[in-house]
Amino acid sequence: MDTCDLKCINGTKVKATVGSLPPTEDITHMAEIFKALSDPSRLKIVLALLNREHCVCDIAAICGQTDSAVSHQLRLLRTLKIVKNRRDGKIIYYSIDDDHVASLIRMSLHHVRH
Amino acid sequence: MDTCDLKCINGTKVKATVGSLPPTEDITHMAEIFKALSDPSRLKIVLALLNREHCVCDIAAICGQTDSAVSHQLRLLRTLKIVKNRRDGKIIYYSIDDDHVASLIRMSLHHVRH
DNA sequence: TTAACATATGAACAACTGATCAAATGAAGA
DNA sequence: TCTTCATTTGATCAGTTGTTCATATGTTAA
Repeated sequence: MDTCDLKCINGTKVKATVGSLPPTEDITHMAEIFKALSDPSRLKIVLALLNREHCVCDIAAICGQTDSAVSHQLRLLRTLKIVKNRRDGKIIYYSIDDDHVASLIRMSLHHVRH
Repeated sequence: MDTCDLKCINGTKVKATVGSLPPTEDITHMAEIFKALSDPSRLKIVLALLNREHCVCDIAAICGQTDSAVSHQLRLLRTLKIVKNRRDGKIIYYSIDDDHVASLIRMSLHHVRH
């Protein structure tokens, strides 16, 4: 089933590259991870947790955001299994849950600094 | 200058992590790159170009998008220096310009597949 | 139990994003 | 020149996103 018989410059090249693409679900999942890191304030939260675990209000202080805003972002990051949390009395500590994401960020950090 | 004398659980931890954070401009730049890869259709374009260079209408065929939509996305990717282009007569070939981004994507691809 | 505190939640809204369509370039051949 | 084709551009618009505010949980200590 060819969708591009009419306009395509080079059907052979097209087919080869189509064959080289990862499955759609993989692309979707990759995009999800990248999206989670695409907001500066959310990325800052993750970078902070890369240093060590922190409670919500400390993260808020570190990032200069509201407790509420941080809580919302943490929920998103937890849904994506990028961070996890543990409770200690009243306080809930968040930390990085996904080593892959951690090394992904470290790599991009290294690249940004050249 | 402390913004969190009142609520902070642990000022020492907070200061240590603040000190560990990369400069704001680095965080911003990282977020920009991640944002560029955070849209599935845009990520698909980059993945296609990871295989080889392609002209705009071939990319459109590969990704199942309009020429126009692809052109818009390519402009964004070019602005961020993720892709570059070369002209050959009427046809404009796009390819990956940033090796860092390429290895970033390959790494995340590897991780998604475990 | 009540008060105080840490965190979570839901609604609301402005800002942003990506797709679409029509129209404009700009290069090659007739 | 004129026509065709590949690509770009600008406007528009629906859908999404991140923040804010008010309120609700849930835990601890009194």
